[in-house]
Amino acid sequence: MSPLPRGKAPQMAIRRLSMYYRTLASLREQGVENVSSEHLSELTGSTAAQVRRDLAYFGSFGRRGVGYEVRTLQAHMREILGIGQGWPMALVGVGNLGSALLAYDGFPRQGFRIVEAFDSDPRRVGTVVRDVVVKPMDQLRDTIQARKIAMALVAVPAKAAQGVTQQLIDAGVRCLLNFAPISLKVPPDVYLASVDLSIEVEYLSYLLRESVAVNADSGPELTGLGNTVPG
Amino acid sequence: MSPLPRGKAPQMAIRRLSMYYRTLASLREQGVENVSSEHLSELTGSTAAQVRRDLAYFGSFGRRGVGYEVRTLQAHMREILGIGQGWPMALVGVGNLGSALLAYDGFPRQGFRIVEAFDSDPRRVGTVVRDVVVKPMDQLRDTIQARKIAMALVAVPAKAAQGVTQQLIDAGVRCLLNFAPISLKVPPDVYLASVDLSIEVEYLSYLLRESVAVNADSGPELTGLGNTVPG
DNA sequence: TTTGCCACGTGAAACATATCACAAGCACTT
DNA sequence: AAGTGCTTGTGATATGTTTCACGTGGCAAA
Ligand SMILES: NC(=O)c1ccc[n+]([C@@H]2O[C@H](COP(=O)([O-])OP(=O)(O)OC[C@H]3O[C@@H](n4cnc5c(N)ncnc54)[C@H](O)[C@@H]3O)[C@@H](O)[C@H]2O)c1
Ligand SMILES: NC(=O)c1ccc[n+]([C@@H]2O[C@H](COP(=O)([O-])OP(=O)(O)OC[C@H]3O[C@@H](n4cnc5c(N)ncnc54)[C@H](O)[C@@H]3O)[C@@H](O)[C@H]2O)c1
Repeated sequence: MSPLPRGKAPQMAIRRLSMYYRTLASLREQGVENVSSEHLSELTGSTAAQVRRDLAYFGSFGRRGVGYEVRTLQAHMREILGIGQGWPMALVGVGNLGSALLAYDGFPRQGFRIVEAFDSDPRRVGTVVRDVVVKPMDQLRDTIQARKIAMALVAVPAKAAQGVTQQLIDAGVRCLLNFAPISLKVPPDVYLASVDLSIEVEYLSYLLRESVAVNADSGPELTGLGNTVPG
Repeated sequence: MSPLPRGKAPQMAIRRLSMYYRTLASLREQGVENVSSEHLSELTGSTAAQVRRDLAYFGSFGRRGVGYEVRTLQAHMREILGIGQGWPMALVGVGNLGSALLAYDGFPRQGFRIVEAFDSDPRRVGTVVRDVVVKPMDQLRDTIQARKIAMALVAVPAKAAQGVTQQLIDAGVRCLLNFAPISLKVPPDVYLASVDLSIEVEYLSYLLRESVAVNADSGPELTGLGNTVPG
């Protein structure tokens, strides 16, 4: 019961669950009560078989011949993803990006909230952004331990990112979302996700260049590999 | 130049090339002239075999028994990824995130530049952010066509994102980097990448919850999967 | 030249993920 | 009660990616 009953799901399946979750929330707002794997796949850009397989990693939530009840399937997704626990998050680096992250309403909407922010710049410290007071770095450890914060966002310059990461880990943070363009080193019991815009943009650049090369070189065939799955 | 001679590379291999590229740039700044697949793998968090395989999709750039010359390998990465063409980019949505993106120095450093910005809010239009004048949406099509812009960043609210995307595609844009939490629909000849913070954060949340479940395997942990929480 | 060592490049094996195809199950009708 | 139509859940299959292991070529020193 407690731990995810079936075989371990691929990373990409988990990410798709997030999309299903959000789509289900949207459907519910529209008053839709039932949805099929076919319908869900159209809304999320997946395939029906993929949707069913993704869900099957965690249980069987539908009824044959009918589909899935939006309400209960959403509840299951929330449970699996750990949403609704209202995870408190810490932010380090309240610059251009950090300020935008503090203003991002997508976090609270999904049950996550930035409750503490830190910066090394004395001019930033003490300022209030979105009801959050920016604290100096020397308060990071105690604050995070006191509030039992397990998740943190790193939005400092690349050269400062590894140091900040170590401070966060020492303070007890278990999950990191890094925005600095650098590959952070973390111990195996700390989970790391990165948002790296250079990688995204250069991947698009590659695809564009490739499609030009293919079109110019041989056949008129354009690369059918259209969409990039988020990740 | 090189018409990508070998079999097609996995998506993830391309993304790793971006990391290799950035690492090589860093090595070069440090005056390092040669690097082995082993060394490169340590710096990027990959494996030596993975590095060699990734590179092998595009050619053989090293010398056996020696390794790779940093300078030339970097040049090859730049060629493959299409960096250095100085791709001009357009930004739509100059809000919290859009303003941060305009200020992001990682783009110009990697050879990409936001040269045009658009917003539907009359109060934003006309303002200047980082030498870029914010233009109204009705100038989007002509501006993008005139400047032959092929890549665009979408930083508008989710409900406006699909409409903006269509306008961009109609104007001739071939590559889109989307920040709105929604799965955009694009034709197969348009390339799409997405940065979706909810997916990242929920993935971390999943890992954290999973690790807790595993560690507390015997315990009568709360979370029962059958427990449907009303939203 | 020969010897010894090194690290690349690459087939082949192992592993992971996605897709197919259909039996099983449910709702509804007759 | 049996029939019809529909959709799930899942073995089996196909496809894709990573890892292994070693032949190959290259450098340096004796
Ligand atoms: N601006 C963007 O849109 C954007 C997009 C993607 C990634 N990033 C990355 O995010 C990071 C921040 O970008 P930004 O544009 O907000 O830069 P910024 O310079 O505006 O902000 C960085 C902030 O970090 C603080 N800081 C610096 N060193 C610190 C330290 N050791 N400890 C704590 N705080 C420290 C600075 O005082 C500053 O407030 C960079 O790594 C950047 O590459 C930025
Ligand atoms: N703020 C963040 O840190 C953050 C992070 C990740 C993703 N996002 C996403 O990025 C998008 C923008 O976020 P934000 O925080 O900057 O919001 P914001 O409200 O500050 O900015 C949105 C901007 O888009 C403009 N806009 C609205 N409709 C438009 C239209 N039809 N055409 C052109 N412009 C239009 C608005 O005038 C505004 O300037 C949202 O989808 C958000 O979910 C934001």
